[in-house]
Amino acid sequence: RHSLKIKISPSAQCSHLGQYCHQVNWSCSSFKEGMYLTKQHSMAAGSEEDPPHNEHHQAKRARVENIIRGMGGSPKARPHHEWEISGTSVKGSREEKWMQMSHTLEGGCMPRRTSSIKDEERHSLRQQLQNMQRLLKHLQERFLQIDNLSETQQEDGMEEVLPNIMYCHNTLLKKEFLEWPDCALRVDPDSEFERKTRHVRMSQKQTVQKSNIQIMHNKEDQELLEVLKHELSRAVSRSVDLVFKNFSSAISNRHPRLLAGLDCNSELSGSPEPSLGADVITAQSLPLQFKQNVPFQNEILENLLKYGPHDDLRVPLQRILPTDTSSPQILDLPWSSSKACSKLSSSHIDTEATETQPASLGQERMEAACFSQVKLEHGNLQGVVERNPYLSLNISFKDTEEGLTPNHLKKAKLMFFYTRYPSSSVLKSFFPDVKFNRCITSQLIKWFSNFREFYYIQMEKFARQAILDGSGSTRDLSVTRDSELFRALNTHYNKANDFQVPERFLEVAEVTLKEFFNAILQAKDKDPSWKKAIYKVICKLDGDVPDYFKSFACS
DNA sequence: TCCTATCCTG
DNA sequence: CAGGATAGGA
Repeated sequence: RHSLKIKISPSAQCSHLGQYCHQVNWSCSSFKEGMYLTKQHSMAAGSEEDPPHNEHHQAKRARVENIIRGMGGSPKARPHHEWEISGTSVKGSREEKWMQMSHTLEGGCMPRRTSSIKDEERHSLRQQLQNMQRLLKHLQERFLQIDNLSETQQEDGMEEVLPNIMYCHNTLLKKEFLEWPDCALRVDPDSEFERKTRHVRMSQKQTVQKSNIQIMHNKEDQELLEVLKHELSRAVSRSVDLVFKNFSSAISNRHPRLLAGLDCNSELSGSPEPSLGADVITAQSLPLQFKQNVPFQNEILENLLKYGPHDDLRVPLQRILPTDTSSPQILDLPWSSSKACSKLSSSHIDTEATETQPASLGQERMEAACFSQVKLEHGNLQGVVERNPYLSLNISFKDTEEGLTPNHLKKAKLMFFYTRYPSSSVLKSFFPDVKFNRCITSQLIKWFSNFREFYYIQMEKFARQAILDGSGSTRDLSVTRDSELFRALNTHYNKANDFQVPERFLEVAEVTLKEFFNAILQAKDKDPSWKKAIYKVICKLDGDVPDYFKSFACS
């Protein structure tokens, strides 16, 4: 199809709002939603009678395409994010995918959801689509306006006569958007906008240049370019505001607890100054006054990364949590580019897992659930950044946590199910949000020492009990999830019982019990250091701690 | 001397 | 679980 294509490439420098657009794919998606609808609309209206385009016409069109493409600058930076607003011969498959996704989001294939949820989701999505449609229409009208003016006031310049168009509530955003990754907008070739644009192009006398980085020679082209830039900036910032608004509504309605900690998060940031500049997002238009603090905003960010653009937080857990422990971070979320598999906020777990389906949770989900108390903070945010190469935040993070928290302790206890003797390097790598120093390291080591102590005391106790009970052989001994011994251990290390203890731990526990049993039976306990031999055996049974423990930052 | 582990105590 | 004492290895 013949269409006007606008390509925009990314920038290293991000404005704050721009970062959100970068990071939070919903903004792109929302934009797509609007464009997609518009495209559908225009196709329905005009696909039957596409006028034949002669060579001259096509050449003109190609030129403008190149001009617009030239706005983007370096093509190097493109390949990662290819936004396709609508399909073309090149991106046809993407359009299909997008259409399928739209269809899905429209409510077609969500067997797990209730009809009311679907309706709500559908309604929300439709609202966004309609808003985007309006935005596009508005955009096109602007172009027409400009075009008309350009015919009469070419010498005056656009900025004087169209101050409104030049308006952008966030100049950084404007810059950011202009340098966004590939963003292809397709406009109906038969629209008035397109006809007018064609008219502008026809007034050009310069030859077509095929380079993507084409220098503007013609004033009209430059004007058109400027107008496109500013209008696109506005459209995107409005779409961002819109989606943010929807999202904030969703959060405040469904997850009031998530918002409850806003003020204390401000305290946590340790600075009266918002880490994101004042030009981030003006909360006017928003039902919720966003506090401009990193933790909360990035909680939103992370939620968005996890849940997608349709502001529905009630995504079934299996879509969030790793299904493959070996690569828990690679998730096939419906909107593809999200790679976030991060800690879970308490709201999600509480509503999705522990309350609604506690018995049916698989191991991985339970493992994730164990971190239900985790709140997104500085350390976690860094994790988010690391997991998402698109995020090049210039937010100044506060340093990592100064001390160990109860959640760190909880995490350490769970790690004990895998390793009884973690090296300090393991500890460092599994507590990336902890600022290690001598004291902290010692404390962590002490924790594991205490864990071992309890573990071995239990083992000795149950081994002696077994002997007293008349067990004559280790064949009578076993450790299962029903064992009293296991229950004692589980209560100690996994008090909330929201973690599926790995089978391997049961095996190690059984070996340990048998070691104690045999040693006592053989009266080795008369030697003051009789346990050392057992420790030596047990320390060799350490396993690797799953990598996803690294991902779950504690605070 | 430093670090780590264990034991003991509260 | 933390603090102190103690022991052993580097």
